[in-house]
Amino acid sequence: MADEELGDEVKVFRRDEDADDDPMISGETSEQQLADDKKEAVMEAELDGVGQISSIGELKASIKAEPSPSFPMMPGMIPTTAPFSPGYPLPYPAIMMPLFMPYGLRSPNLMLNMQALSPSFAMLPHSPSYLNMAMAAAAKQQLENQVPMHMGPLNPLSQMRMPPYMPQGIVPQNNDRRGYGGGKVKKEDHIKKPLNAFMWFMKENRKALLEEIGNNEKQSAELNKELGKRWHDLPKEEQQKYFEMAKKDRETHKEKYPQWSARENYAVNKKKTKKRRDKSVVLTSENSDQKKCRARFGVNNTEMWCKFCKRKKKCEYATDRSGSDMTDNLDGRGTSGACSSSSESPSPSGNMGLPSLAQQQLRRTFEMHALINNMPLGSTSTLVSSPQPSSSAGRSPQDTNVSDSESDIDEDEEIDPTILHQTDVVLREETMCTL
DNA sequence: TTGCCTTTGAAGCGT
DNA sequence: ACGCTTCAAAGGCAA
Repeated sequence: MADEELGDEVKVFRRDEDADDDPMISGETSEQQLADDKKEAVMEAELDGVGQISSIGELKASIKAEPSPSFPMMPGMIPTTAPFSPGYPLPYPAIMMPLFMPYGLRSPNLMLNMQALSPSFAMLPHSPSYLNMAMAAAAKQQLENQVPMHMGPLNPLSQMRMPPYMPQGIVPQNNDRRGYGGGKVKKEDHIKKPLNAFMWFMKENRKALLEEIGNNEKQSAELNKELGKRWHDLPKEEQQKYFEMAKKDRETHKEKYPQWSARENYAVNKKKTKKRRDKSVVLTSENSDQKKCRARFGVNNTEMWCKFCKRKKKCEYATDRSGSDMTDNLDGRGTSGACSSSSESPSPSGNMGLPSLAQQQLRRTFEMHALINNMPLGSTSTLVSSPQPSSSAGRSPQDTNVSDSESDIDEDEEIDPTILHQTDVVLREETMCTL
């Protein structure tokens, strides 16, 4: 039986690779082939969606509500809990799923739906159950040898590595072969990070908190805020319990996927990341605009504009002061919150030649003084940093110029005590936030 | 359909 | 070593 199925398996792979081009394949007109094609067509129709075939749609709707009890749950198909999770169901059957399963098939929901959709599905060569049986030996071998998920099983006949199984009926219609050879990888299709202690805490307490609050309409984000507070209030011993859960999860995760790195998931939410960065860029740009004399003093107060703005040139303030967030604090419109730890805030640590907090405050004092007295920032403009790269982690080498130019401060310049007091209020707030 | 929000912690990466 | 960024869960909401 096993040999027969595995032979079939090889045929499926071959057809997937070059079904249309291979004359040997296209020349096959055996009855078995026709029967297989029919099965594939049926399954494709079932998978392709509800609206296309009404009976299938109705079937899907009815079965979704109550999965077919007659469908035999094959051993190793969908475990209710994963062995490595400390008593908690995992969102994916990480252990029991054959490692060489295509990403599109690893979703337990998809597999359950596929089974529920059609009882005959389980009997098709493409069915996960069928695959589990047919490729059990290869899966076992792959599990034991820790073959990476993106690699296919070892062909028991040729002893050559096969591509990950990608049956024709499962391939996305847009040729988007997720998880194999590029393409968009769905969130649920990749190996997820093990949960940290707080995540386990949230998982355990979210429902209880919801019931406790008795407000199911409460936004998840707000709920998480509350959970964050409770996490802080949690005794160390209680927290330790979750830290151990997280540790255990990490260890098991590492055992199961020794080659996996968190880096692999970085591209999964690439869009989101890009948007966030774009947002930050936009904010910076907005703030920069606000610092222009036109926006700062108004169109009618051209006498207050810097000489460059008066000549309709690039604003001196906007170009030179982009590294400072002082005005954001002044008008109460922080770039990303007054106490934000974003990259746009000055780093409290004085490493990499950055000015100390006190030095930065002093610099801002001078800037403030010049600003309020409508003084050109000729001397102070050299004190401030270059615009920061919006997306880089850490600081650019340009920032070291800040400390280099500290000596440019005119220490003999007198500062109005009243102005100093005003700035002190601002700086105190900043300091509190920074600390 | 997809990203955002919001939390904390772990991991990766750049300096 | 340090700081920044991303992702993990959750589900309502907005675009």
